[in-house]
Order: sequence, then C-alpha cells, then structure tokens
Amino acid sequence: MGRAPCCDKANVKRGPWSPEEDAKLKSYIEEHGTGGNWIALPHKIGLKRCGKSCRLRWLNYLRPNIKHGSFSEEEDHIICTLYLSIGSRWSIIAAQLPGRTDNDIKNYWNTKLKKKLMGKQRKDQQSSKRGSQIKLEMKREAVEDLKVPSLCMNMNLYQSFWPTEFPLMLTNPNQHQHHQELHVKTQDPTFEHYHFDTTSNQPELFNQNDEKHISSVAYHPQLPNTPYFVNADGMNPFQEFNNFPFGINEFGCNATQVEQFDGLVGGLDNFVNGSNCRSSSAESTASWVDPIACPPPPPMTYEDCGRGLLQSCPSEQPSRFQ
DNA sequence: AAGCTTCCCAACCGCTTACAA
DNA sequence: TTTGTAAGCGGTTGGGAAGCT
Repeated sequence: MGRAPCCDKANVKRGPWSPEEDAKLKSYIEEHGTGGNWIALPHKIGLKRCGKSCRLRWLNYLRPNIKHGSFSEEEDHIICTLYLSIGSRWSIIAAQLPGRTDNDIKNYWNTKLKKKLMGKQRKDQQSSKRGSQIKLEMKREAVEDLKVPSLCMNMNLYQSFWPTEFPLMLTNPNQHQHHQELHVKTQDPTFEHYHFDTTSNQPELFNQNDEKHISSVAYHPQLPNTPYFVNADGMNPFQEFNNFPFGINEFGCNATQVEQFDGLVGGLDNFVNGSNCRSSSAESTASWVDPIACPPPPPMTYEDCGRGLLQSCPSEQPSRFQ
C-alpha cells in the first residue's frame, strides 16, 4: 500500500500558475499569513490547488525579497564551495544566499554551474602536465560523474580516497583557549570519537561506551591548513590527500577564497553544524576553516548520523549525545 | 520556415523529519 | 511510547524557449 495522497488529486489544478492564482495567494498570505496550515489554505482562498503546491509557489516565487535573474560570481563561488563541502543540501546553501531559494540554486547548479565547473576541470586538465596518467584519469572520472561531492557524503566511496581515521577539521589551531569536541567515525564498526581539549592539546579517543581507551593520535597545530593528525604509527592518515583526484588547489584554501566566507550568515560553523558547533569564538570562524581541503564534518549530534553524513551509526545513541 | 535537439526552470513526487495528540 | 499528519527537503519531470541544422 502506498502513501495516502496529501490531497484529492482529481479535484486540484496542476501545472503552471495563472497570474490570478498568484494574486489570490499572495494577497491572502500578506494579509493573513499562512496560518501554519498549508493544507487548509487553498480551501480558504478558493484555490483549486494542493496545499503543497501553494507552499512551493509562495516560497519559490511569490514571497517578498526573492531574487530572480542571474547569479553573481560571488554567489557562484559560494555555491560551488558549499556544494563541494556539504553536498546537495540546498536549503543550507540557500540560507547563505539571501533572496535565493533552494530550488533556484539546485536548478542553477544542475543546469549551469556544474557544467561550468566541469569545463574548467577539462581545460585545466588539458594544460596541466602534472601528475600521472592514472591520476588524470581518476580526476576526469570524478569530475564527470561528480562523485567528489557525493564522496563527501558517502563513506563507502569516500574511503577509496580518504583515510580510515576521520578527524574533524573544524578546529581552530589558533584558538587553543577553546574547548573543542571532535567526533570521529572510522571504518572500525565500533563507534569512536575524539574528545579534544585545545588547552592541553591532547586528543583523547573514546569508544562507543564513552570510555576513554586509547590515546593514539597527536595533534599538529603547526599545520593549520592540512590534515594534522597522525596515528599511533606516526602516519598521517591523510597521506592519501595528495592523491585526491579532484583539483583541490583549484578550489582550495587560499586567503582570497577563505575571506569570502566572512560574509556568510552566521559563519561557517552555523551552516555546517548549526548551533551544535562548539566554537565559542566571536571572531570569524571562516578565517581558519578550509571548507574544501577539509573532510566533511562528522556528525556533531547523534541525529546528524541519520542525515546521511556517514553510512553506519551505532544502533544506540552514545551517552555523550544524550 | 520547419523540424529536431538541447536547455532551463517551475512544479511535482515521495521520502524524511518534526511534532502534537 | 505510539501514531497520524503536515512541513521540509532533495530528486525528478514536463513543457516551453532557444538554438541548431
């Protein structure tokens, strides 16, 4: 049995909205608001439309301050960078671009920006003499399939290129006075996380029962824009980083790019992790976060585990999230 | 000018999440 | 704690516009 329909599809109009319908919906909402019930709204106004359709029309087209028309270079840059950092979480990306809707951005990405990016990749690839043939091939495939963003959200693909240890980069190497917590998912089926105290510079590793059991990682604050953990064997788990098929440097960390994040609403910590970000710094977090060179943020809350950031999560909520 | 293809974007679909009862 | 319902969200589709032959 399928899901019950949200409305009587036989009696609702579908397809493009007429100017009259737009005017009805707009004037009603401007005067009365939505009343918190989109389903009931079309009946109140006498529109033969599904409530969901009304909501979408209002949010994507009718509501005030919607920006239509071409995207600026700055907007392009923000979209690209956020996409590569957090994937297709359009609502989050849209929140950083006032006046733009998630639908707008999604369409723009799918129809233009993605191709623009691919074109740039191909061009650079042709002129570049760096790297082996294999590396170029990997890069080409990754760009063409646009697997790079999905890699960020999909551990199975991800682990082809990224280390098994997964330290969170949303730490500020320059702010040792702040206590930061890092949650780490590894390929190990047991859920592990780091609890990192920037005062002592000592990361501590906990198991899924929240018991401290290993202290096998070292922190290297002298490498602010690189993965700076080494494991117990003294290996940098990010050593594969340089083999990443995508041209990190093309969107990578540089002063100009990072500075652009200063204008983001609420700062990077807000869009990536919302209120869950532990950084208490009043200054811009953007100055120290490289959203591209970073791996995707591990879940800052247990709920985030279920949002597709990682493939598997403990069946029970670890006590530290409770 | 006609026919065909590609592009673009508004709208839809259905799954997930949130929340009230 | 469970269940039902609406909102939120991201993927997909359909059709008009634009471009090409």
